Amino acid sequence: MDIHGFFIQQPQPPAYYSGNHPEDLLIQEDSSTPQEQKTAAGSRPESEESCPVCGDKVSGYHYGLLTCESCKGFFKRSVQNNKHYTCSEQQSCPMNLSQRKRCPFCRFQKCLAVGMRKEAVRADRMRGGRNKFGPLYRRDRQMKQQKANTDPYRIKIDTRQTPGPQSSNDFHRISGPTSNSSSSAALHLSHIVYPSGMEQNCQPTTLDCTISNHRVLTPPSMPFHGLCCTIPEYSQDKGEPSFSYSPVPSHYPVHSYPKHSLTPTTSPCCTPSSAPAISQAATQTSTTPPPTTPPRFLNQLLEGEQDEGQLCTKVLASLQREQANRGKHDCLNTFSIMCKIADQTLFGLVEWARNSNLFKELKVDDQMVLLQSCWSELLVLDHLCRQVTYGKEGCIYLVTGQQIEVSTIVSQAGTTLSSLVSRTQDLVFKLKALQFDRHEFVCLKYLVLFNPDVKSVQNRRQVEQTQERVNRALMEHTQQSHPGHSDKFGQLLLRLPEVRSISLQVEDYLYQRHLLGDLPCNSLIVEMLHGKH
DNA sequence: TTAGCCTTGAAA
DNA sequence: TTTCAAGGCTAA
Repeated sequence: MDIHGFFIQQPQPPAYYSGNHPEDLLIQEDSSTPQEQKTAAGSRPESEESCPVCGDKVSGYHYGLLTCESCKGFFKRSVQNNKHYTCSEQQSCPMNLSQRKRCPFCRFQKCLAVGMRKEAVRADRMRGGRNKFGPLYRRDRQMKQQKANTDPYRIKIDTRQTPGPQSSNDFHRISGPTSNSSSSAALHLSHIVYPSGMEQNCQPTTLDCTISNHRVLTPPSMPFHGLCCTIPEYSQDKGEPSFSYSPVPSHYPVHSYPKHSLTPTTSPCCTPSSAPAISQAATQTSTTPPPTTPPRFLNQLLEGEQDEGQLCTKVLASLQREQANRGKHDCLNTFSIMCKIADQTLFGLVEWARNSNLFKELKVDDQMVLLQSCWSELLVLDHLCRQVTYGKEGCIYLVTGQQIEVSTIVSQAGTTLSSLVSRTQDLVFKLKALQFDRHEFVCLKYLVLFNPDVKSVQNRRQVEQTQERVNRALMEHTQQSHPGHSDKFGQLLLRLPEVRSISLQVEDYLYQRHLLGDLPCNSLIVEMLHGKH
């Protein structure tokens, strides 16, 4: 798949892109009900399933996945009429058959979170025909059939390169409705993809555990509590720490967040729409002046931001689907997992850009060259923002919600990777000191994206004007939000060369690994690397 | 505004 | 020709 194809074929995602694929639901569904086993093996699978949004009976595939008729209609109305709902509660209203009408905001957020696709609502309102998801729906059915014919309870997620004691062949036993997950280390996959806490009140499940003498940090209320990453051994061949998922017994001691100024009040995956929570958390510091009303333009930029929870869900689903496709004796290694995560993040960033109204105004050719030019910078910025917002000191916070200790990585990784991690952590430290917030992060992303200096940009003036507009917005925001810190704007801009430098090093590193055959061949990152080399 | 049923029409 | 996922209609 090339980037051009991504543009032309949009919104149909590539086959391996996890973004709200119907296949994602395979993981989300309660695969253990006798009903489904019966129906999946025989009649139409959707006839007995429940809507992932409200639990009502599904009526078929709608906008990307199996939903009920009412959620189909609700989603259609919301998208067609460009509705903007607000939640009068905490944006975590329960969503079920009886309460789905109470809060359209949370209902719509849940629609998006489970994978309903706005793109499937036709802008031209044309009736009839099949949509572009047809093949995916068909594959979804096939996979359901396949799943029903094989053991529907097991999925292997162990990813380490070298077999370790006990866990090298760990399976995540997917519990049936009546099984006790805590006592049997069982993990319900629906909790991985969509946290049950979103359906009820969001009660954080705090976890902290140590496995095989290696620190494992899992923040509270992740959607995959029960999964955590371990760094139990060192992959000698590649100079990288190995990484695996393991079930976490529920009786491990509680791990709590430090009182860090940017620690979110709720985890990203716990809130149906995490963006406001992130934004709020990122600005709620003890030294932050009273919040000012950000200008409308800046808010518009912020509106297009990706939902961290959704991204997390997509990445996890993608990893699991990848592993499921590989079978139990062919596990993803650490580097491949990281590449997959980066690849999914990159897809998210491309989607973010493409959905941006400012970006849409550009010609497709210009869009492509701009993205081709800055993709790695966007990835680095995205990583930085995640660290500033959620990261604990001394840890790297992955989009999957897991944390890895920097010291472990640096001590086990090769020179280049260690250097990259160290440089990035230095930058995180500087940005935290600057009280970097989400508005500023969005602005920096736009400044990087709208780079008029990129060769072969046709409408350079337009790119330049947008960059200047964002630049002004950033300056005004920093002046308003930090009136006592007159140089914050300049300080932020000064970080961009370092971002650029890190991103180039990332590209070089990835390209070297690609030449060694380490990168998954069917990835957007590889396409981007080829575009530059 | 919701949600169930109807109509449509491209793909299989 | 059949299927089925779109959009439309309308009673509640």
